[in-house]
Amino acid sequence: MDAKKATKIMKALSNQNRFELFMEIAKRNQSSFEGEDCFVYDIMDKFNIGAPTVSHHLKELANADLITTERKGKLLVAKINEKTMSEFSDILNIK
Amino acid sequence: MDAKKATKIMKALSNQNRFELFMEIAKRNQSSFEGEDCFVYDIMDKFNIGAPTVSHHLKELANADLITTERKGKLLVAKINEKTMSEFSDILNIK
DNA sequence: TCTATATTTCGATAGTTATCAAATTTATAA
DNA sequence: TTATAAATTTGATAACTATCGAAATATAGA
Repeated sequence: MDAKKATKIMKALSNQNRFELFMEIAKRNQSSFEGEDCFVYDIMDKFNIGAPTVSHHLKELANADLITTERKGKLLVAKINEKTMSEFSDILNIK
Repeated sequence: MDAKKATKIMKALSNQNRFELFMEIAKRNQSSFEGEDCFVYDIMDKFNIGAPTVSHHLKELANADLITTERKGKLLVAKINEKTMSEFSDILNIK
């Protein structure tokens, strides 16, 4: 991962609402929630921002390859992109 | 480390020039440079930005507690704040 | 088809930021 | 003290962004 990619990720996580959205998705992608999809609809009301803003934030996260999204009927499912997270950890020398 | 602190760090690292400044300081804080101070003056010309902008960026990094700076005569020495890096690593440890 | 609901797109705005040139400050040395 | 050099501050500007309301779109079900 080069500096440009890394800074794109940082920028995507530099807004507090967007960061918390990401962390909530990450939480629901963990083993304790195993097998359960993270529906955006279910986490929306944890945040004090409107649907257009959430939509915008998810797009930014996806654009930085931090998450992927998939529609299931009316609902949107969000997943963490583990590969990006792994590469991102590496560049920061996180041990 | 809470979300607010984490996003402040991400924001500080979300600009490419600032990120590369940080990485250069980190590199010169590593064991291969052991004992040698990282003088800002010595890394300035690696970057295509003026002194006022470098000064601004260093202040942002220091403000996010990512580095500390110390004047030595005319020159400025920059050091990585290991404590912040450690806490920052922890919060990103998703699994 | 029509309706209800979840999400997205559009257009606008207030606030933030990266950058520079000019001026200033700090420190060394002549 | 004067000169030189490194760094900072100030003031300005262009570009970007988070957010919203309104309108549009997509999907499921009646």
